[in-house]
Amino acid sequence: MNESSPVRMRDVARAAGVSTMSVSRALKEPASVSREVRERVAAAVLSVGYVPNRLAGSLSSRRSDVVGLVLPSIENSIFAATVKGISDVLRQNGRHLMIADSGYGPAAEEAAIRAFLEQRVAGLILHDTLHTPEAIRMIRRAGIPVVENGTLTAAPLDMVVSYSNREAARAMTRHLARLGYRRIALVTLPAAANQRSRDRQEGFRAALEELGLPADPRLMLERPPGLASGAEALVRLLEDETAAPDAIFFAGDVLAAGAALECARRGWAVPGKVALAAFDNIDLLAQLNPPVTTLRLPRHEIGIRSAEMLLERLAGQKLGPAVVDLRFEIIHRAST
Amino acid sequence: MNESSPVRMRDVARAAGVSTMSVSRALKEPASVSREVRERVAAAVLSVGYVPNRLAGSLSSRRSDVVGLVLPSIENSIFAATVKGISDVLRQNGRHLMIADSGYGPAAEEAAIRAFLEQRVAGLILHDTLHTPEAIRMIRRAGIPVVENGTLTAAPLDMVVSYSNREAARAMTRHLARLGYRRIALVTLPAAANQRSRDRQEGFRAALEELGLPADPRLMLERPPGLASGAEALVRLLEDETAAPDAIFFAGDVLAAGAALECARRGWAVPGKVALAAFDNIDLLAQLNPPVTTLRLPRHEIGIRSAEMLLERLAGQKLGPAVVDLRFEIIHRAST
DNA sequence: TTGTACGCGTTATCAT
DNA sequence: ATGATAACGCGTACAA
Repeated sequence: MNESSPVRMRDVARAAGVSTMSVSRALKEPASVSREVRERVAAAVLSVGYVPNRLAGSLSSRRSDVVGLVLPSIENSIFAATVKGISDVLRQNGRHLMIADSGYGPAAEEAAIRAFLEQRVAGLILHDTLHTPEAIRMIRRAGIPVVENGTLTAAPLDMVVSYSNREAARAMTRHLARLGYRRIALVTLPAAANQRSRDRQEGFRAALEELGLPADPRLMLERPPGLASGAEALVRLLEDETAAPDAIFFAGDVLAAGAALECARRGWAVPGKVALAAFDNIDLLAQLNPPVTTLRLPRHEIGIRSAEMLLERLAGQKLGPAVVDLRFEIIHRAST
Repeated sequence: MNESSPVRMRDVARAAGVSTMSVSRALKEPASVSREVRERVAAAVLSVGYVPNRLAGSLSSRRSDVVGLVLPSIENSIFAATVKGISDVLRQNGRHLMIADSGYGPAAEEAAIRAFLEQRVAGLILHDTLHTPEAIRMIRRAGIPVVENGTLTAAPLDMVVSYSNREAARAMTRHLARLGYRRIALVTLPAAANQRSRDRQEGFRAALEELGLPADPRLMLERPPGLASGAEALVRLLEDETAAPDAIFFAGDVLAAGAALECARRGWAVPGKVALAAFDNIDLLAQLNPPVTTLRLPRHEIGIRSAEMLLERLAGQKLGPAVVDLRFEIIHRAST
């Protein structure tokens, strides 16, 4: 790498025979400058190889074009569609995205949030809705807009864009009951540190109660994410013939796909032996044999709306706390 | 949000009854300051709610703790393991990650690189190995370390950490031949804008030549990513009974899984009717029936080593091999 | 160990 | 339409 002296705006100004302010204006507000200056600055920028220093710019203007995003896990492809939506909207508006993960819980989220605030991001998008008191305090002090994505919380920090995990689980449970299933099992991710799983369990229980179905604790399992995990839950639920469910609702990750593949391996008929339903519309579910009934969640739309709302706030619209429910949809397939 | 006046280091200094330099030192080099000062600063930071301004810090010190990563696509879960590796190493070293995507080709990559350089990132990690001349020029001028990840290129911009796509494709092709297959087909992603696909095609052709097998153009297909795409390629290759392959090597994305699922739907025996091999060790392949032979690529390790090498450079070590080959491994399963 | 003076590269503000 | 000057908030360099 060639270590040469950095090119500053003053170098451009000198080369163009104008002041730094004219350079600044020519770059940011071309209309506020004469054609003459505009052209000479453009030429000078190219000839000296100028790359503006946004650090200095942001420090001076007290504005930033970077948005921070905190995800529970960078690995989980579930978030990919949301990230894509955010990223696209931001790019189209000349903003940039920083991503961190809070895989180790609220404390890690707090660290990520602090790092973003130190970088003076213009706004934050958080997937989780559970935050440490210190994180909340810092965000309020910073006075920047925040969007939460994970679940439709009643008391958002600022804005929420999501769907209701509770209502989605409730709707799918009722759907299964409507199809005639009576012993419905629920498998979720560990709920202890996961509001989304708790919401889904709550929706499931609410539906059972409404339907007058008993809530058998043997039919509610928690499992870590992964295909193998889903297969294991399936076997576990079906091994006790007397208490076996007639339908299993896998409300997390790729658990349902893992169970469907296990059924294929064992030659178990779906839905003959057991019906299967999933929570998220990943491609794989439609390709399985039989294809798996699931929910379509507005993942991409959540990203788009989140970024848009953040941008609206940054543009000066200080409209109060906002809760946007983007809803969901049941995709009925042959597995139920 | 509470819009209050920002807390600066001088406010902390005042509250602690010391100079701003003592605050700065107490925060960055606690050892270089008396216990007395250290404690009073710590207390003052809490009481006034101070969040350091890294923009100002970086501007002044001419150092940054942010690393920029450019991926072809934020959506593609193939990159998740690499991103995770990068992210973890950086976090452990107090650095941060910015991510952008170049989904629209080298021009978009150039835009992403420019944005990162404007933010004065400390270093860059690029997945693609094809860059515009202007991008290369900007990077050289910036004089920052760069790691490329996509394929083991002979002429890296600075450093490469990867495996050889050519050798991996060659090895799998030879593996199939050793198992007795003679009409081996190759399906890749569109190679026009994808160096990795081109490398894989080249490795495939090289293997055929070494093995004395004819290169039948009808047995080389390009398809867009996706499960459905793999299924379609499978059907296309097998529909002409006289020219049908006895093995298909899907060298991209989830194509192989799509084909395997299609075989299951049609009741085609694998490997009886046709053998299937994949390129990447995604979980799904091991769960299919039969499980699919594939390559284990060092995705996570690539992320870790990339970040480590960047950090070494930033620590001043301008030495070390600039080309790191992390190799690959064949995972033989029942599909071949 | 602590403090003072200045500079980092840009933009806001006020002149002209 | 253009320029001079003073911040922006912190770290470097040097002095005490």
